[in-house]
Amino acid sequence: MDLLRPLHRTHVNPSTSDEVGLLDVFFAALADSTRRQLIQRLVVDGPASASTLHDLFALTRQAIVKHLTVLEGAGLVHRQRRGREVLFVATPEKLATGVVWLLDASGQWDRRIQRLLTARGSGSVPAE
Amino acid sequence: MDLLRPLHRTHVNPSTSDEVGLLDVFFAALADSTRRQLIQRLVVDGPASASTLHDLFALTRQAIVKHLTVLEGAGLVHRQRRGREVLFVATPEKLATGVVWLLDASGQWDRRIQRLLTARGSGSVPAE
DNA sequence: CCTTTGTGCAACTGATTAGTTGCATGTGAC
DNA sequence: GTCACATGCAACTAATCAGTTGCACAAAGG
Repeated sequence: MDLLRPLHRTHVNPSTSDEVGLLDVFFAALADSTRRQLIQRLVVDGPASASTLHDLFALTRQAIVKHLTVLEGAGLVHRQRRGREVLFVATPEKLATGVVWLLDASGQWDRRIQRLLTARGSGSVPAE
Repeated sequence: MDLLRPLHRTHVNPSTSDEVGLLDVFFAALADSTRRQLIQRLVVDGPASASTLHDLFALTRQAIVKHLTVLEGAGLVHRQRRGREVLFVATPEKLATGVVWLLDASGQWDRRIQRLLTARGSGSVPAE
């Protein structure tokens, strides 16, 4: 029944049907502890292959690959060949997508926050 | 409600097994377009019953109730009886949980942001 | 060459989920 | 009391997902 109606005036974002799918995959990707750990691992220690990561979790390599593929689908990770192996690289900037939605939905979105998010490199972990 | 616990001594959060489950349900709850719309609806227009909401989405009342129950499980909504009907009330403060994790994982957590998040009421949508 | 190591693909199982339908219970209004 | 409406409970289907196993292929390295 005509789901995306006016839905409000000032605040909540208009959510084009593209964004709907994007947010679905995005949040679904994060709704798993293993995947969240994978992201953190890749952010902190840098790129790694599925085989390498497989040793760190009590899971099959295939399971790890599947998780990484999900993360890739959400844009949180991408592949990069090195010789005969495939390294997975985190793209933590994508996490800002979720921050924006959450803050907006909670009525806390604020130009100051936007400035904070875009100002810093938004990539690597700050030294301290 | 103690959303902002220690939560970030070095950087990547320690994720106690409690938090693991919490984040699982939290992100899973948001990984559905209908549920996100429900939250927005409740935040913007205030409490509503499942029967009322049922008309706005092309779904059965039972389906709506299930979605709201999921949101309730994630702490994003709670029930409140009024006469013979049950109103669902959004608790958007909970959304800060996700913001914290996302910023922390992306290496963007910052005391300034914390101040921004805790400073304002973090509840209802500001009048304008 | 052959062995090793890392990857890719496919099929299978078990569990969970969205959504439905049908019916029962409760409660306010008259 | 009785009617109407709102909620609660349960069972069912279809689809998706996590994780596994088995095997095939590709590329280094001796």
